Order: sequence, then C-alpha cells, then structure tokens
Amino acid sequence: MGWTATTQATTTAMTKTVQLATEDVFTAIAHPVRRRLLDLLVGGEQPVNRLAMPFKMSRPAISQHLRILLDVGLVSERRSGRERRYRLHPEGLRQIREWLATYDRFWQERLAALGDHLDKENRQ
Amino acid sequence: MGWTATTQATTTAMTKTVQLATEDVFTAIAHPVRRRLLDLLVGGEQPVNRLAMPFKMSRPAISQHLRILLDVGLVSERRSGRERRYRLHPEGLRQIREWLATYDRFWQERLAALGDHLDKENRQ
DNA sequence: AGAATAGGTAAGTGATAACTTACACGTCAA
DNA sequence: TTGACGTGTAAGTTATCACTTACCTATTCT
Repeated sequence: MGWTATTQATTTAMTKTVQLATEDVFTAIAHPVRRRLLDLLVGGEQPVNRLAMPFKMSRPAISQHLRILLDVGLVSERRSGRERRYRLHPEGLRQIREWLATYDRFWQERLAALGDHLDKENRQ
Repeated sequence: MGWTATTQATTTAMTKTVQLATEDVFTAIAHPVRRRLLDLLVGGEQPVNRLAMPFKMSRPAISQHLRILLDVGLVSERRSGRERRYRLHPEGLRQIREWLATYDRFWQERLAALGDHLDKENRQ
C-alpha cells in the first residue's frame, strides 16, 4: 500500500494531508476493527474515547484506524471543544456495492441455468 | 491477520493443514489482483495459465492468490488432465452484501432526515 | 522412454500493517 | 496558572503479505 503526500489549501493556512494513494475502500474495510468502528458510528456521531471503549487495544491504535477510514472518506471528523467527533459517511461503500453487482448478475444467471436444467430433467 | 493450525483426519493418514482462522472474505477481496481474478472467472471456468495471462506477476504468485480465494470458498478447483480449472463461487460474497445492508438502512435514514429538513426549510 | 506442459509448494526477501509506548498540543476546570 | 482531559503523531517492533526463484509432481506428446 503506497502513500502519497498531497497539499491542501485553506483560507487561513496550509495544512499537510496524507492520503491513501489508492482510495482503497476495500482495504479500509478489510480490517475487522475498522468494520466494527463503522458499525459503532451507525449510532451517530461519536468522540474517539467512546469509539475506543469496546476495544482492548490502545487508544492510539484506534486513532490510527480512524485515520485510515478518514483517508478513504468513510468517516469525517468534527472538532467540538477538546473532543473530535467522528461521523459515518457510507457513500464510499457504493464502490463495493458496484463491484458486487457483477456477481449478482452472475449469480442470477447460474440460478437461471439451474432452473433450465431442472426443467429439462422434469420433462424427461 | 491471525493464522491457526488445524488438523484434518483422513482414512489413511493425518495431514496438517493451515487455514485462515477467520474465513475472511473481506480480506480475500481486499487485494486488487484477487478481485481481478474473480472478475476473470465471471467468464466461466478457467485454467491457471489463462488466469495468469493478464498479469505481469509470476505464475506462482497467481497460484498463491488463487489459494487464498480457494480457502475462503470463493472459487473451487477441478482437475482436468494436466490442467486445474478454477470456477467462481460467489456465494461467499453474500457475507459482504449482508454487512453492507446495515449502511443501506443508515443511508436511507439520512436521506429521509434530509428530506424532512428540506420540508421544514420550505415551510418557513 | 524422454521431453514438454501445467501448476503447486518451499524458502527466502523486502515492504508494510498493526500494534505499542512516549510525547506534544489544544481545551477545560480549579 | 496549573493540572487533567481528549486526542493526534513519532518512533520502534513484530508479524505477515506479496512477491521471487528453484524445485517437484502429474500429465500429455513424440
């Protein structure tokens, strides 16, 4: 997995951002902890401490997983006081759904073929 | 990603087998080469050499990827002469679809909420 | 039988994923 | 202001991925 440095301009300052070269949603959701984090966020926007609670890992580890989710755009971050609240952005999952669609079709065809086969069997 | 050693009994002897602890379909499809392999198999059962052709990697590398797909059950292998024909078994992808379903719901709710919000705005 | 074809497996290597601890920095509370 | 809270980042370690080359076995062809 490669990393690329990109720069992002804001009105007030320049902020450096690190992004996944491939916006690889597939890789992002490959890790069970990250899937679990997304699941937790279905309950709504939540601060890191709250997200980290169910896990036995250190909090920095969670931060790092959140970073990966952030990089592929599956979550966003909003600062509120000394907290950072993470929010789910499931739009990126569309990519996966689209990839899966191919296999839906394949699956349908196989079912159809099976149906035909059974029809023939019955006719004999 | 953890690995567990399991033992498998046969009538004639004991064979040691290494298996993915989690039959992790998510991990299996995380690699672009493996997704591509599955895509190629939509065209029907195919021998390894044919599957390996589009790639610049060595053939053993492809064999190793196929092994991972085999382990999680996304493909099956059938011997035919000196060839081994691989066949797609997309059933395992259901697991992913099911996980995604949660977010479909979330997404719907967000759209609904947005609709409500816009309604209120309009009423003002 | 001997050579060529098809493909799996072993062993080794380099890159990187996934943790950990230590630390820095902004925010709130006393 | 001082300290506690909430969190990100740096650096280091270990395990594992993803490849390569070398080799082995089974099948087919001559």
